[in-house]
Amino acid sequence: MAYWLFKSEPSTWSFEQQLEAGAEGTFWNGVRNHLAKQQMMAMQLGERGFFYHSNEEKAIVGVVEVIKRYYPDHTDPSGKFGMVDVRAVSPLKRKVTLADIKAEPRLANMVLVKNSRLSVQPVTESEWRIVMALAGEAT
DNA sequence: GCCAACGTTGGC
DNA sequence: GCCAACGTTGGC
Repeated sequence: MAYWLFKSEPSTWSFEQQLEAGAEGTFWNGVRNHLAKQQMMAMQLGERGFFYHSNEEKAIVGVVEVIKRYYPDHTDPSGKFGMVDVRAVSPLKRKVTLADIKAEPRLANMVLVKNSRLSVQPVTESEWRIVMALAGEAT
């Protein structure tokens, strides 16, 4: 069971909108980066990821679940990229900001810190637990 | 196949 | 709003 992090600008697609999409979820389209694509190709049904708001907020705000495995992204004219479907699981009790993450030495190797530009990232199990603890959530 | 130029992203 | 980091493009 692997863990992930999905990054989005809230002005483009926010966790609130993801919540409104409900149990059916939505497709995570628009990824045009091969490293991010590789992450999505590795995702299995039921795996969970953090939902991170970049730019304006810079915080992990919620948890999503993969509900459809990698398939072609119809919005990609080149046909090279695909996407997965995700649904919102729940918002975090407490948002975990980028500053919180940088202040936690055990999270110094998170991809979010090391390569903040990658839009879909892998998260290790220990990173997942630490962030969930910071958010006041049980794991 | 190299690399300079350019565009985009995202933290500050 | 600036700029560093990174990915992509295109000329050679």
